[in-house]
This record gives sequence, structure tokens and C-alpha cells, in this order.
Amino acid sequence: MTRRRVSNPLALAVLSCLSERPMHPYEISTTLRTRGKEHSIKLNYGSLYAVVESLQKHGLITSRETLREGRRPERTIYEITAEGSSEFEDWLAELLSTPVRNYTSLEAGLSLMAGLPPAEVARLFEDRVVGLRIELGGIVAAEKVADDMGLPEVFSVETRFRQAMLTAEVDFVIDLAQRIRSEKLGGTEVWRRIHELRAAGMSYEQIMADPVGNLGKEAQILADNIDR
Amino acid sequence: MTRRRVSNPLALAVLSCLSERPMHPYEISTTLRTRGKEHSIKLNYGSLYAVVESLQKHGLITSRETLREGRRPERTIYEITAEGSSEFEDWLAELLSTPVRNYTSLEAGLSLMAGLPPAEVARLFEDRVVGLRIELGGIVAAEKVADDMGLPEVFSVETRFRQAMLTAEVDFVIDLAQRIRSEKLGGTEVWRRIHELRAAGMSYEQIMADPVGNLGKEAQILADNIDR
DNA sequence: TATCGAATACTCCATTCCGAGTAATCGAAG
DNA sequence: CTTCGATTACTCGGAATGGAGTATTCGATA
Repeated sequence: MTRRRVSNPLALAVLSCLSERPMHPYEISTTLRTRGKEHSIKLNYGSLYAVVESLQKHGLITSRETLREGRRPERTIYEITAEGSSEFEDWLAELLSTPVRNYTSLEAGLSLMAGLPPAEVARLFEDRVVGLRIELGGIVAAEKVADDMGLPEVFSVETRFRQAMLTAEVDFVIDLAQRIRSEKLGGTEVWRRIHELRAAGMSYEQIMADPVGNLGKEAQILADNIDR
Repeated sequence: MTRRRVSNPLALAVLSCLSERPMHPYEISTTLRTRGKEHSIKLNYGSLYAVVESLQKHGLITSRETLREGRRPERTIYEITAEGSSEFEDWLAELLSTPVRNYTSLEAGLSLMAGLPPAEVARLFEDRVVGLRIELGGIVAAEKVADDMGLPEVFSVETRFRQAMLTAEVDFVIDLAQRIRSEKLGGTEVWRRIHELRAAGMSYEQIMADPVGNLGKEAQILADNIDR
């Protein structure tokens, strides 16, 4: 059981919109878009309509009326229930107060990076830094626009947060790339050696048959960890 | 079309394991566990078996043999194909070099935080900091254990990365909580006022009928943004 | 005034995911 | 020697996801 009856964060955004006033799903989507919330909460129609239906099923919102103009598709207007309001507050409080594990793709990559040779990994990180700086540039520009429009900071803190996280990532990646290049990162020699031997045609299993002999005594730990 | 034929990062971990030697799925799972990779890549059995099957279907791995000991379930041993190897390298290179949007739950929360009153949000952030510090403590302890065992840093950079990100998050959240408490965060007064009026029984729509009158001239922007 | 692209307002459904369940075996303690 | 929890090794089905498709209308341009 996933603690929340509806667990997609998009549902929280829906409750947030309906806390203001009743809306129909498409209006919710455009509201979220114009406010820039779709940059922090993944929004696509498939999920939106599924989530709205699920919220209704669980009594957190109710449909108020269905109207149609001309031969356009129907628009069902939803409003939040008392139960929905308290779910909204409780859920939002939980999101703000309770750290949760978020798996990022960089973490996945880092955890397996020894699968590529050190020089290549360093180069890839240098590429990444270029990309990160471009993203950061975009965020800073967007912040400036919001500021010039007079939008108070409270309504775009998530952007500041992204900026902070991206900055920390840039710092980390630059440092890591340098430490790989200079072989100051612990184990880089063993790592490089493994790839040299593999490039020379030796299999991983052959290398690991005698790690210390093939790779040096730093590799003892690998021998200990890899055998069953 | 999701660029990769198999897009779950767990598939990358599977390919990584099979790059070393042939294994059966359960062995892959235990290998990933003992190496601590399941902290960076979500691992559950349902996904593991689905992903293995999908990798096979797409020709990135092949089953080598199926054996059974006693009346235990069958164990099918898989090995990586040449195509699988190049997919592994290509995919890993992409993960390392190319930033992607990762939606976090905190970002979702931040983007909607105006839905709760400022004082409460500040308190929630203070709670979060406690939790984050506990997590950080655990990570630092784990790093020490790895270091004492002599495990070279290359094989646990992902942990350092998590540490860096969590530290940046703590800094951000502490600063934000302080700026809310001291009302130095732009718009905090308007924000507080909205919740005071709502607590006094006024609806959001009533408030927004005359934002400047109800909330002060800082709220002009809200009027502009909220009407259609 | 005819056309064409953008916006409106969804629907569909093939994957993918993931938590819970199952069933056998092993090892240690009493 | 027997019981009980941990480990081994998966299977299953319901829920979530997300991209592509559909049908109408509006507004600008030629």
C-alpha cells in the first residue's frame, strides 16, 4: 500500500488548483502551465485525467457540473471536498518536512561509472558541465524575467532550489573530473589498469582470477568482495 | 518512443553485472545489494525479472542455460551479447554526460508551498533539516566503513554525490526557513495575509476579487496572473 | 474568403512498474 | 530432532505512466 490513496504528485497540484476554485481538468493543466509548475511537477494529459478520476473515486474531489459549448468536448468541472482539503494540507506538509529517496539518473551513472575507462569518464563529465551551465543560464534568465515582472519570490522558490542543486552538481562534477584526470581519486589506477587489460583482450574473469597480481595490492578488496 | 529500447536504469545495472560474468537474475540482485548499488538504483524483483526478459527480447542478453537444484525454482543464467555491451557503454556514457530533468518531491512541495501558512512551512522545514542531518550522518558513517575496509573511492562516488546534494539541500532549506521567519523572502507578507483572511473565513475567490485592496499592492501581479 | 496552424479538450491503450505473495531450503537454537 | 526465522528464487495482477491520436474551433494571413 502506497501511503497515499493517490500518490502521483500531479494529484497534489490538482488539489492545489481546486483549493482556489472549481475548475475543469484542461483548465487545471493550463493554470499549472502558465504558473510554470509543470517544470517541477510532471504533467501530461494521460496522467492528469487518470489522477482526476482517481481523486474523485476516493472522495477528495467531486464533479460539480458537465457542460458543453457548441460541439466541443464536454468539460466536467470539479471541486475539492473537505476531505480533499485536509489531504492536501497533510500531504504538502509531509513533502516539505520529510526527506525521501529520489533516484536520479546521475547517481545511477556514478554508481556504475567504473564500467567505462577513467579518461573517457572524465571527458564525459566535462561535457556534462557544459550542459549544466547552459541549464543554469536558462534558470537564471527565467528568474530575472519573473523578478522584472514583480512576481514575489515565494511563488517561485522551486526555481531557486533547482539553481542551488544544479550549482552543487556542477561543483561536484568539476571536482570529480579533475580528481580522475590527476589520478587523485582513490582507486583510479586499478580502474585504469582493468580497462587496459580488457582492451588488450583479457576477460574480467581472468583479471579477477588474480587481482593482486594483475592490478596491484589495492585490488585485494575487489577479490574479497567479488567472490561468493 | 523512449530513446532506449529498455529504459529502466535497473537494466543498466543488469548489463553492468553481466559485463563481468554470466549470472542468473537472483544472483544479479544479491550482487547489486552487497555492492550497495541498490541505494542508487531502485531494485525490486518485479522490475528485475521484467527487465531481464525485456533485455533478452531485444537481444541485449541471451539465456545460456537453465538449471535446477533439488526442488528449488529454476535458475536461468544469462550472458551479455555484443549488442548488449555496446548498449551498456553508450547508455552509461549518456547518463554521465547528459543532464536530465529529475522531478523530486521537495521541488513539487516547494512549488505549492504557498498553500500552507508561512509559519507552518518554516516549522516543517526545520523538521526536514533534522531528518536530513540524520540521513547525512548515516552516509558519513557508511563512507567511513567503506574507507576502513579499504574500498577505493571510485567504487562509491555515488555516495559522495548524495552527500554533496544533501548538504546543499540542508543549506538551502535552513536559509529558506530563516528568510520566511524574518519575512525577508519576497512576498511573505502577502502570503501570510492570504492565510489570515482564509482562516477568518474568507474564500480565495473573495480575496482575489480585490487583491490589492485585501492584500496590498504587492498582490497586483497575482490579479494579473490569476484572471483568465 | 479560403486555408492553415494553434489552441481546446480530451481519449486510448500498450507498456511498465512494483508491492505482496509463494514456496522451497538451509542453518542455528533449544 | 524439530521448529522457526532467514535466505533463495521467483510469480502475479492491479495500478500508473505517457505518448500518440482525435475532433472541434478560433484567429491570422494571403
